Amino acid sequence: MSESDPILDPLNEKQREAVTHGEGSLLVFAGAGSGKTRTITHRIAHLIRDRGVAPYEILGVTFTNKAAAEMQERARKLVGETNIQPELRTFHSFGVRLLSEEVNALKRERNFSIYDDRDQLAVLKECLKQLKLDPKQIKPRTLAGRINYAKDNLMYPRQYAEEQGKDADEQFYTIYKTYEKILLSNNAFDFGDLILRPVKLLQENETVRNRWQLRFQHLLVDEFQDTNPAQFELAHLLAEKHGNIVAVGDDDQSIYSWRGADISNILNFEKYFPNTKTVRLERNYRSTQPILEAAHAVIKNNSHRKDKKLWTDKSEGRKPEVYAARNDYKEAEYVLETIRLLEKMQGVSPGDCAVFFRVNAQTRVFEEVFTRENMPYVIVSSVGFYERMEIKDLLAYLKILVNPADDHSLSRIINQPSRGIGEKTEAALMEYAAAQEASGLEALPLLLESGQLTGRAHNALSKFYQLYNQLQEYNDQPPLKVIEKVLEKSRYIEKVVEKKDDHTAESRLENIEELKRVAADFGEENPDPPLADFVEEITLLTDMDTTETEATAVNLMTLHAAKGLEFEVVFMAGMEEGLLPHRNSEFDPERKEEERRLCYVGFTRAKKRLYCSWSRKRRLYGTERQNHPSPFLREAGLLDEPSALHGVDSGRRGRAFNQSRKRSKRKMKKKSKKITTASGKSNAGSRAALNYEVGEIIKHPKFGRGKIVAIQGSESSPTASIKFDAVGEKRLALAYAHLEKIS
DNA sequence: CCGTTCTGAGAGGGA
DNA sequence: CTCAGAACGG
Repeated sequence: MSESDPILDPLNEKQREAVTHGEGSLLVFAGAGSGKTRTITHRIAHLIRDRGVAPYEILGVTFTNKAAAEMQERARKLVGETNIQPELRTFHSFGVRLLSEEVNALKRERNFSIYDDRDQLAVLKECLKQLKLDPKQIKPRTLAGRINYAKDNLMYPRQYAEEQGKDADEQFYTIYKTYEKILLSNNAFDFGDLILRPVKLLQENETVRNRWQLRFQHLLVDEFQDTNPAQFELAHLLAEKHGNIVAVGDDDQSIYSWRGADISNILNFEKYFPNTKTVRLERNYRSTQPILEAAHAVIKNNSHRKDKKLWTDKSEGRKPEVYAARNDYKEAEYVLETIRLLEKMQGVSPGDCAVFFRVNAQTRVFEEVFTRENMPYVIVSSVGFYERMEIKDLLAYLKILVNPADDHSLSRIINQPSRGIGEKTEAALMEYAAAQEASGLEALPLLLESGQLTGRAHNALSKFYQLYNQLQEYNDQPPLKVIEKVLEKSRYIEKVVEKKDDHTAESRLENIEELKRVAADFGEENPDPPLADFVEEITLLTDMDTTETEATAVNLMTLHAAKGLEFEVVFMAGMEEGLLPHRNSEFDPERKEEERRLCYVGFTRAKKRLYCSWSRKRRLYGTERQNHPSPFLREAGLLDEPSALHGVDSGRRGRAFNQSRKRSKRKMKKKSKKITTASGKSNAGSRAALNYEVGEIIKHPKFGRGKIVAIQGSESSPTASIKFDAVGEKRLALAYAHLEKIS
């Protein structure tokens, strides 16, 4: 072996043990900051270089595209440039790949659409409509939860019905079946399908199973603690023949049970894969000793965990601080002031700091305070980029170009931007399509020819059909080009700009630009990029992939979003009983353990300093409530000292912040209300309604007698607020309200 | 058909 | 308190 080996030398003893493991199953408990990614990538490099494994025989599976890309990148550096790289994918993208290659064995066309959870909700609403059920009594959200649960646990409708037994679930069974039928007719899969279907296929079809079991001789699964039963089974099936599976994860960081993740997948791994070798990476390269101590003091209270303890040789460092704020504003001000202080005294940049929350709602106060005090911040992963209305609209356009059977995407944009195709017209089209057993787009020209339409509907639909045909011509162009054509031909941008309600139009345009940029990047990376691939990639992108932390601004994020990241300075905000642990987990010991893991994840993100804060009072859900400190603070050994030192709002702290706190400066929603009185009207001639004055008594055909209390609106369409004797105050457009003067 | 106002439910995390 | 969907006016 050469003197300096880039693959094996940088590893510690335990890491090397994992990396050089031979055949058979291996379980790696990789604690926070223990060099997990390094271990995985070096193992891949080692397999290729030293064990004669071909890159294409290696499959690595992760949860986010970002993690997959990072591994790809790092592995490439170690192995050197080769034409063939190992397959490093997310679970979902692997599922898509398998499904597209095996599409012949499925009831789908190759160009299937992928529905995310919002699409799923829309489909479920459609189900309820078809079955004539009331969405108020049966909530689509609940249904989505049950369907996802069923799919995560590998159950089709029938199996779910059997599993649950009882006739009580008859209704759900029917809905689930209908839902599946709609997906089928739209040539679409939902997220759950992307795992469930490959598993079923591998289980039921021997040829397919053999093919995939032979193809990948080595399987590595990252974040194994986050796998759900279906994902576990997928990994199990792929590794069944050769048994070469490496599962990497940390049970202490399992925080996705609500999404179906099953911590017992990692805890019981050895049961499913006999003769598993287990390696624990406990050496931490990230945090100081006092931080690790606090973290361990918390996590050791969990009963369902593998015993392990992180250690470091960085023995120096400060004990984490606790601050009890009088209210949530004081809490934000404390964080802000601490950051300012660190900046001044220690040269810490705001970008090195992160504030973690349990719930998104907490960010609001911080935004308000940070904005007021000019502290730069970014919210990491708030509302998903790809969930934005305009992005979903544009994607829907692309989806119908790729997959004309996609009625759901069609219905999303058939009148977006509005082009005179209303509910009725759309319903007529879909009915006609159903009668023809065709998709909406297939039925569209037939309906136009059938002569069944009224002039207006015919006109609107035929215009849309023209649009669709025009766009279809660009189908094989690069995605960026297609998007530009969609925007141009549909006049989407104009419509966005037209309704210039405050700043939303601006941010929409930005989002559209962002999507175009993504499309441009995609085009550069893929020389001849099929539109379908672009659509697939975007659909499978996650928030974690699109949002970046910021080097120059304080990073605000939820604890869930924090996993996998690290910061010099970490603030844990809202360390209160009821918030962390969240009150929904109060009565469930398992879920309470997960809250503890969340706390642990937060603590272990900190490299140098950790600050915890809580608020005695907090306005949440509209009401102000009193709080107690989180029990985790006590467990961490951070509450022991006399409260005089830590617990009291010293008053000195908030010096600069004592000015009156204005909550109202959010969104200036007021559209400058011009009070225009009737006397000011000169062009009133054409409009009979305009010569009214405030104070006049009038009569309305429906509401009866009323008094005009204000007149507002633009000159061309004035409106009046009228206080009616019978129905109270209403606002009516003077041009249309059939008012009669009676005074 | 479209836009605004009103109402009622929901507020945990996110691929 | 806030947002989504319903209801309603024009």
